[in-house]
Amino acid sequence: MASRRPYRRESEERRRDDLIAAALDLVAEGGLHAATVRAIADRAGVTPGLIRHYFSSKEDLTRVAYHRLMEQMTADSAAVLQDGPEDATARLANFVVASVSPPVADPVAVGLWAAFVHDVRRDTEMRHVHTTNYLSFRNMLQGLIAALPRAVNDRQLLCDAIACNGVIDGLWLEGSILPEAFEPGEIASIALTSVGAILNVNLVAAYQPDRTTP
Amino acid sequence: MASRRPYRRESEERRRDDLIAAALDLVAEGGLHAATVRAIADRAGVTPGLIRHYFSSKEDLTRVAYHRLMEQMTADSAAVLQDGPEDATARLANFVVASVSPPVADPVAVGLWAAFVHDVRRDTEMRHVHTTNYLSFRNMLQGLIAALPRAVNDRQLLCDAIACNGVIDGLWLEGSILPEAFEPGEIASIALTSVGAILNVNLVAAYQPDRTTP
DNA sequence: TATCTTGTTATACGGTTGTGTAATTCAACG
DNA sequence: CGTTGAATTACACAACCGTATAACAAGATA
Repeated sequence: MASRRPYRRESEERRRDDLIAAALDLVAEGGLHAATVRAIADRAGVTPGLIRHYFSSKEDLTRVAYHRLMEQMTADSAAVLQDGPEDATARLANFVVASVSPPVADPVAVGLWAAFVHDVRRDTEMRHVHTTNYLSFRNMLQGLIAALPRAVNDRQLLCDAIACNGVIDGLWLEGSILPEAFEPGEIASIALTSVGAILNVNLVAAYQPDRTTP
Repeated sequence: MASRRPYRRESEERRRDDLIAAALDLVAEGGLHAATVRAIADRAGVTPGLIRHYFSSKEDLTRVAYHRLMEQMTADSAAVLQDGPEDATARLANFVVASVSPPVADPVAVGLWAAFVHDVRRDTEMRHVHTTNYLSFRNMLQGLIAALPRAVNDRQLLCDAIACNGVIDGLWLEGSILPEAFEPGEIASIALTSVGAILNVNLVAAYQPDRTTP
């Protein structure tokens, strides 16, 4: 006699998006083990069975969710380059600061990212996603460095990109995991100084805070 | 009629050590979800019930295991400073290289470390362990930097330590997760160059490879 | 309004999880 | 050598996991 739960039919894209978002939400809140099939479905407002209708397995959903997360993080970084200054040094400075500031640097984002590290090492497909996004970010950085008014060969340029990427990643990590251990703006300031020192360029002076939101 | 499994009584310390080691082993191999009570006990050569005899809960064991892991990683870093050269610049150079080389930099170690990041954010006690070890490492680094023959104030010294720590952590991370993306020694070389650039010291020239194992 | 497709729910199943409790057997002690 | 205490095993239990399958109903089509 009990009537079935009423529902609405949604587009495949919408449902997949909702399920992926719900999965990432739960991983961010409670770690990988909190993102169970039932919890994900509940968060997305559907019943558990629907997950297997849109994803061949939970592992499939996990992979897709990781893909989505990495896309988002790379897009957040790239967004800074839109509507920025034209001066090459200023562009690099803004990019560096953005990479170690919210929303890119964020405790939740780091927790989310870390949750997948082990799977990245194990799963070929996930490792491919990771490599692609890592190189994408580094190439963005390398492009900005190459545009600087200084003369270096290709070999040196690559080393510079790796080194600067290292500083950024390290500060991103520490600032996100232990935000209370640093004063506001301290990480950004240190990032500018050290990347500038590696490239022998004054990034502190070139940095132009965002003026698009007055 | 079935006889019970024979066993030997061991000291509390030995049993706790075995269980912790087994737990870390399993997390390294298969992620946090692989370290179940039964799997840990099996790996340690005991039955599952024994875990609850030495640890009040599985969460308790997890915390202790994380503590042990961090102690080990810090100890590995500090070990480099034993039996090293006396010259301050050379000591720093050796420390930097060791921090981004095996066994400190290692895919398994990173996977292990990442598995606990989420819990660190959530659990107060684990966050305390993390903070302690992070500051311990950074202070070691700061001590090495302070010994360099150059004049800087305390404020600058702290910033230098944070920055250098950032480079090291970032390169440690990338070199460990994507070891095949770099040539042998490339990460170490870049680490020396960039830390040297930040501190305005020639670390490449000062680096003295270990001569204790000819 | 009647029909059909399929998105969605409902339910069942075997396996696994962490935990609680009682039964054993080891090893030290008198 | 018998006794005793506790380290260890054995077992039970409820909750939860991911998956499979069948029944239903929503909404487009005619």
